[in-house]
Amino acid sequence: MKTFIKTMKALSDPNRVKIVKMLQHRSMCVCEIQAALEIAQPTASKHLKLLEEAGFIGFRKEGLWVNYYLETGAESPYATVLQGNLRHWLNEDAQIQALMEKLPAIDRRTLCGG
Amino acid sequence: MKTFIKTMKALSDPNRVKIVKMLQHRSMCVCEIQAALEIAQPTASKHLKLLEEAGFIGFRKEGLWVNYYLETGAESPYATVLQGNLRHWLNEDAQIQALMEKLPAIDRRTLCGG
DNA sequence: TTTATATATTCCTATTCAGGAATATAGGAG
DNA sequence: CTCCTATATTCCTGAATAGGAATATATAAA
Repeated sequence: MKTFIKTMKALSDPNRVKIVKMLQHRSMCVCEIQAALEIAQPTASKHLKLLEEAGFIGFRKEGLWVNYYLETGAESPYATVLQGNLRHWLNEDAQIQALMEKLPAIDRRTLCGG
Repeated sequence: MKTFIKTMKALSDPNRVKIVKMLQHRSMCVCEIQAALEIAQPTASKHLKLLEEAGFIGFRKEGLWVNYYLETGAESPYATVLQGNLRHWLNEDAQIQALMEKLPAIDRRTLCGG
């Protein structure tokens, strides 16, 4: 039950849903996610931590950057199923579409270590 | 997005998850749900309202009783899919199993208008 | 070492939310 | 009508949560 609730809560925030949708397209570092969502850096970090604890995402450190990616393995059965649903859910949503349109312009080299 | 978030939040509380699981077995009135979850009557009413607004459940008034039932139609596509998942999710959960075991003894005639 | 930078953590604030007591509403029974 | 009962709503309290500023940590460069 606890795991299930944690999974549901992870997807109970629009910014976290957006992060999952973005990571379904490509891996991103924190500063890219921060820029895409137009939120403060600590806010981005905390959302990412929550998603990671719920089994949705993982990360790899690459120098100063921390690259977050979609967790594909069966870390959490609930997360796995919901990720599958999110592949087709919300694709028509205005916020998601606007986000996806500006995603190509989001590049860590422009944002941080340019 | 708003609809999706509402759906996720509806399942972000253990008592609401339990209500959905119970209603998957049979329809219940408020006093039965209150007794099964051992919560106050206003608490039960508020959980039911949230689940109803998220499209998970519906209700029919039958005299003084209000009978809540699982919404089977496509009220909400998200709710429909999650209800399907919940058919097999959490069946091994200790809390859910304990709840299901005491469910047969919960009867509105014993609880209210006996 | 010192400096710079990307990220994580701490701390605080405002909002949300679960819980229940008290109250209001609705629909019988008499 | 009055009384009773099942449910809904209001009101309040305490806990959880999203947000960001300030700070700490970690890693690279000089």
